[in-house]
Amino acid sequence: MVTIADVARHAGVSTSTVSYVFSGKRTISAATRRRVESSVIELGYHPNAGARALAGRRSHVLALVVPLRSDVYVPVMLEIAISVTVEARRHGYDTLLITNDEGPGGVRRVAASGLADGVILMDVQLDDERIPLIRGQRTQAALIGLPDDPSGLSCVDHDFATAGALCADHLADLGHREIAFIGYGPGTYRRHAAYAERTLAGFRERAAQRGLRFLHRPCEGTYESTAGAFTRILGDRPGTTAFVVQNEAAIGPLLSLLRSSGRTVPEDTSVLVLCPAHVAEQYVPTLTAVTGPARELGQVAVEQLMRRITAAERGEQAPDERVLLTPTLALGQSTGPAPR
Amino acid sequence: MVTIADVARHAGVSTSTVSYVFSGKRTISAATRRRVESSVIELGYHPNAGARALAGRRSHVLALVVPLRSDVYVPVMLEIAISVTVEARRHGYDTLLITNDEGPGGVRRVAASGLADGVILMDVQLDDERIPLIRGQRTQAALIGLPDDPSGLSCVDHDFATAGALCADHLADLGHREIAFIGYGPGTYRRHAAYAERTLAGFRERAAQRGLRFLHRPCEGTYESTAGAFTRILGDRPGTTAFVVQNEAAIGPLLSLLRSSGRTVPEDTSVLVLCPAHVAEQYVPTLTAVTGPARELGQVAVEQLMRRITAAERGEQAPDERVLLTPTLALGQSTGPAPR
DNA sequence: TTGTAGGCGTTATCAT
DNA sequence: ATGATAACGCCTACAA
Repeated sequence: MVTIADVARHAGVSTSTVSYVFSGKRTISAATRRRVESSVIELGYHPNAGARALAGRRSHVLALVVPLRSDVYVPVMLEIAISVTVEARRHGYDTLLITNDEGPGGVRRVAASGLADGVILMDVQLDDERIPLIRGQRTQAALIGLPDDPSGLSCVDHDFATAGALCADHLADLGHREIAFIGYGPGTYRRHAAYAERTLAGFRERAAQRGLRFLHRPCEGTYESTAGAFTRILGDRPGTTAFVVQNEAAIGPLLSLLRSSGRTVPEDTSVLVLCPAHVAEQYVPTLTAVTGPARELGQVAVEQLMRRITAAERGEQAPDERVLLTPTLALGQSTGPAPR
Repeated sequence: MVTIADVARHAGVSTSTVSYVFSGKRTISAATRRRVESSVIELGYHPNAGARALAGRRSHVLALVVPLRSDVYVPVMLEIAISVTVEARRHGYDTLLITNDEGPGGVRRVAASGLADGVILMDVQLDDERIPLIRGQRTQAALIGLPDDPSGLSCVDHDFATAGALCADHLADLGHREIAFIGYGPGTYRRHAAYAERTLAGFRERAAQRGLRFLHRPCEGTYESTAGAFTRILGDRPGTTAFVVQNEAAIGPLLSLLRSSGRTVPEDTSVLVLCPAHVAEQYVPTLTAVTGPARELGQVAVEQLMRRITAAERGEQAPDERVLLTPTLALGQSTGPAPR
C-alpha cells in the first residue's frame, strides 16, 4: 500500500505538505504542488479512508435511510437514492445505505461509530419515530418529507398543497365544473399520510376559490376498488367531467372503466394524474400529470446536510431549513375542454 | 466520545480485553465478559469505525455499484440493493452506494482508499468494461449478472435459459402448439443482452423438444410497436393460441389488443409473462408468470463476496463461484388449456 | 485467562 | 511556505 509517507519521500517534502496539498487548507507553492501531484500519480497514491476519518474526525460518508416498505412509488425511491449519491460525491462524500429493518438503531450505530457524519432520512412520516432519536443524539440530519415538528431539523419535501391547487386550476381553466378526486385507500388518510392530506387540502381550497364542485373518494387501487369508487361517483354526480387520480395503481383500472362505459378521453372526460412523469407517459393516450421533481429532492437534502455538518464542525448551530419544491404540470393528451 | 479505554477503565480490565470481547478472537471468562458488556451498555460505547478500519485493515464496508440507467426493471434493482444491504448487515458489513457516473474510477477509488473491502457489481453485461479493471487491481468482487468470461470472479444470475424452458413446458403441458414470443426491442438483441438471448435460447430449445411451433417478434414496448408485432404475428400464424411476453412494457398494450380483437384470456388465448411476480399480480386477470428470485440474488452475491474477502485476508486464493438461480412458475389466471 | 505496547496512515498544532 | 510530531482509537503480536 502506498502511504502519504511514500509520497512525501518521493516528492522530497514532508508528510504534512502532502496532506495540505490534498486538503487545500494552506497555501502551497506551485512548484511544490506540481512535484507532489506527479508523485501521487506516479505512485498511485490513494489516501486511506480509515486513517483520514480517525485523524480528521470526519468520515466523509453520509448515511441514507431507506424504508423497507413504503407508500412512495418505488422507482422514485431509487431515483432519489441515486441523486443523493451523485450529489454527495460532488461534495466529496460517499453514501451508505441503511435499511429500516435495524430499526432506529441503525442510525445510532452509524452515527455513534463515526461511520457517517450525518444522516438523510427518506419517506419521513408526520409523526416519524426516528426523529426524537435524531434530536436526542445530536446527529446531523436532513429529512426528505415534512414531519409534524421540524424544529431543530432541516427538511425538504414536495409542495403537495400546490400540486393539489395546480390540478384544480388546470381543470377550472378548461371549463370543468364537476370533478372527482380518486385518492389513496382509507387507511392512508386514517394515519394522516402527509402527501395524501396536503394534496387534498390544496385541491379543496383552490377548488372552492374557482367555484368547482368536487367529490373525494378513497380507493385501494385494485380493479374492484376502483370500479366501486367509479360507480358511486357517477351515481352521486352524473355530471362529472373530470377525474383527478392520486393513486398510481388506480390509473389503469380507471381508464378501462371509462372506456368500457363508452366515455372517450379527453372528449367526454378529462383525466389528470398526480404521479411521476414517466409513469404518465406510458399510457395511451399520454396522461396530463402534476409531477414533483424527485431528483431535486435528493440534491437539496444533501446540500442541507452538508451545511449542517460544516456548521457543527465549527461549533456553530446550523439554521433549520424547510424547503418545499414546486411541482409542475406536464401536459398530456388526457385533459381537454369540458364537454358542453 | 466514549473510547475503548473508557470501557476498560470502567470494567477494570485492559483495552485488549475489551477488544477481544468484541472480536471473539480469544477466550474470555464469563465473569469478565459480563463486566465488559455491562460497561459497554452503561457508557454507550460504539467502536470507532475509522480506528477499527485503520488498525484492523478492514473497513467492514462493501460497495454496491448500481447502474444509472439500466435495462433491469427498476423496482427489482431496489429490491436487490436492499437485500444486499440487509444480508451484509448479517455479516457485520455496511453497504456503500456507488453510481456508475464516476465510471469505473469509482470502484478503484473506494477499493484503493480502503473505504470498502469489496465490491458488488449489479447489472453486469456480457462484455462489461468494469471487469478488466476489477481483475487488474485485485479487488474482491461479486457480480450480479454473468459476463462472457467469469474466470477469476464470483457471479450469480438468474437462470434465464431455464426460465425460457419453463415457459415452453407450461404452454406445452396445456396443449398449446402455436406460440408467439414477444421480446425486447431489436437493439437489445443486437447488443447481445444476456437475459434476452439466454431466455430465448432456452425457450427455443425446449420448444423444439416439445414439438411447438413458435414465432419470435422483437417489440419496443410502446403501444404502436406492440400493435405492429401483434398484427404481424396473427397474419403469419393465425392459429397462435398463446403469447409469451418478456417485455413488461408490452403487457398492457397486448392485453388491450387481445380484448379489442375480441379474444378472451385465457379461453381463446393464453398469456404468459416473464417478469417480477408483483407486476404480474397487478393485472386483471392476474397473469401467469415465470419469475426469478430477486432477493436471493443479493443474498448470494453478499455471501460470495464475504467468502472472497475472508480468503484474501488469509492470503488464500478464493475459488470462483458461478451460481444460477432457478426461476419459478407463478400460476395466474391468464393461461389455460389450448382451445380446440 | 489477561495485560502491555507498538503501529495502522492521516490530520493539525506548533515551530521555523 | 514548509517541517516535525503528537494525537486520533483500535488491533494484535508478545508477554505473563
